[in-house]
Amino acid sequence: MKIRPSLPQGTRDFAPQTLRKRQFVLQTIRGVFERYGFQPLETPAMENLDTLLGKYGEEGDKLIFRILNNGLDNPAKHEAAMEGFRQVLEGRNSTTVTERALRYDLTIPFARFVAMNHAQLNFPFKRYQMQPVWRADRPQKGRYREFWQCDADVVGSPSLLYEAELASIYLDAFRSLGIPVSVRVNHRGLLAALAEACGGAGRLTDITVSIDKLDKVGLEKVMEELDRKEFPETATAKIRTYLGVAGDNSERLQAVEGLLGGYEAGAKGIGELRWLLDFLRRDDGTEPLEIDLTLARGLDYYTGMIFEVKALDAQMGSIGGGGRYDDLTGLFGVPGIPGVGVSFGIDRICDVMEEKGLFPASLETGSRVLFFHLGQAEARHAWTVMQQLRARDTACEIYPEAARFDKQFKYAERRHIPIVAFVGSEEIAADTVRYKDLSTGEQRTVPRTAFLDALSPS
RNA sequence: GAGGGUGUAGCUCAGCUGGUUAGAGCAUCAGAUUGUGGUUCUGAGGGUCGUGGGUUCGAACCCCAUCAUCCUCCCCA
Repeated sequence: MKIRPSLPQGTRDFAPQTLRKRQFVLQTIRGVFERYGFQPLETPAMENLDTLLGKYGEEGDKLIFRILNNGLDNPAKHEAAMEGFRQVLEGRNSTTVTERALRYDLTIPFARFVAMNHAQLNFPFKRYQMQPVWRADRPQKGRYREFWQCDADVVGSPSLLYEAELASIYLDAFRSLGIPVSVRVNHRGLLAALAEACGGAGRLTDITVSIDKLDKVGLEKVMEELDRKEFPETATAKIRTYLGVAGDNSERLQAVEGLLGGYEAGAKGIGELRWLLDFLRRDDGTEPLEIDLTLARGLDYYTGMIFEVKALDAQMGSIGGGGRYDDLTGLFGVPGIPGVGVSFGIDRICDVMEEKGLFPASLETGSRVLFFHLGQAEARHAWTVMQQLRARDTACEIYPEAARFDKQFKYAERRHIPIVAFVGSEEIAADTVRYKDLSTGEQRTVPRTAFLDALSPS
């Protein structure tokens, strides 16, 4: 029987060329995080299931990858295991069967970390984290079961200065990567006030889920959905007005103020949005953020400002999102630590950059020099020169056998190695190296030391 | 969880209303060319047509099942 190796659904291998691109993205973002004074943190791939359950809403729980406990086949534990499986089949959770699960995002593990270490941390604590997360979603375009997030969060301060910093991080990072984006912002307070105005703070989720679809399905479909959810006429009328708000940022805020300014949550939201836009206004008067009143964000724990980043002119969902949460560590028994954070979706960012050809061509280079193999004795001399070059931080390699020249040339070409070097009997005798620039075809023979100088990083 | 598309050589794909021995380009290997490539030419190797059933004189093609993958909805990065 022929074995067919395969990968779990929604996961990928990353070949060298792909990984170079991913690392380029990661390094760029890491650089921005570091410049804003964030410090690195890593947490385990798996968490206790209890740590994750109930943090991402009902749908979220279903998407958590659970890990089967070891030792279930132990005869002494059969009865307990059977009982545990029975509970699982009923849709409940049982630590007898699964007590661990794969990380679903980076925010909750961070909150768990802060709750465990709050006594040792200096607040405000700024951390960044770049690691894979796993979701049992059905894969499709821009959606994977294993993907990387890069998060920057600040906990321990309610200061809006951090909203300004995190928004700037988005702007800086995407400018460095060369991706044109719109960074959208909204405030949960406005949505809460809207729900209140519609007669039910409890129906906040119903409302936000519907209006979030506005730019996708259009106003009428949204209103139909709200009708189906049996909102009263007065409520849908208010929502229609809210969704109809247009104009530039300040015009939108003014209109919303008339609508929801009377509610405490609404007034707070409007005030904070005004402050942030004013704070980040450029010298020429333009504003880098865009207010999007329909922006809702699914994650339940956001309470204040919320962000989302979309690539312009790209068929891709959001490539980043985040917001403020008042009391994330409260879920772990340590109340009173507010926080705010943003997340970058690395895989989607890479997809967009690939699609639009935004990766620098220079990423394709591995070795800078290939030494031709011209025979046993010559190769030994080439080896010596090569080691001297490596000692000077230049990546280089030698062809493994004295193959035909066209093979050695082709190898260099395919690997995007720009220079090939010849150390043959003539060169050995004169202590020189002959080298050729493959892009120009130009070749020259120079003393060995001159060769080393020419190809060392300046 | 619901719905749709696609599975043919290492890769990208042709293959007509079912008809004899399943093709092309790229890649690989060899030669033209025993120390200067990328062009060209010649030749070679490589496929249980995703898998398992069924219909038929005959199936890559039709039917059923199954697996994989891609896409849409839900939700999200």
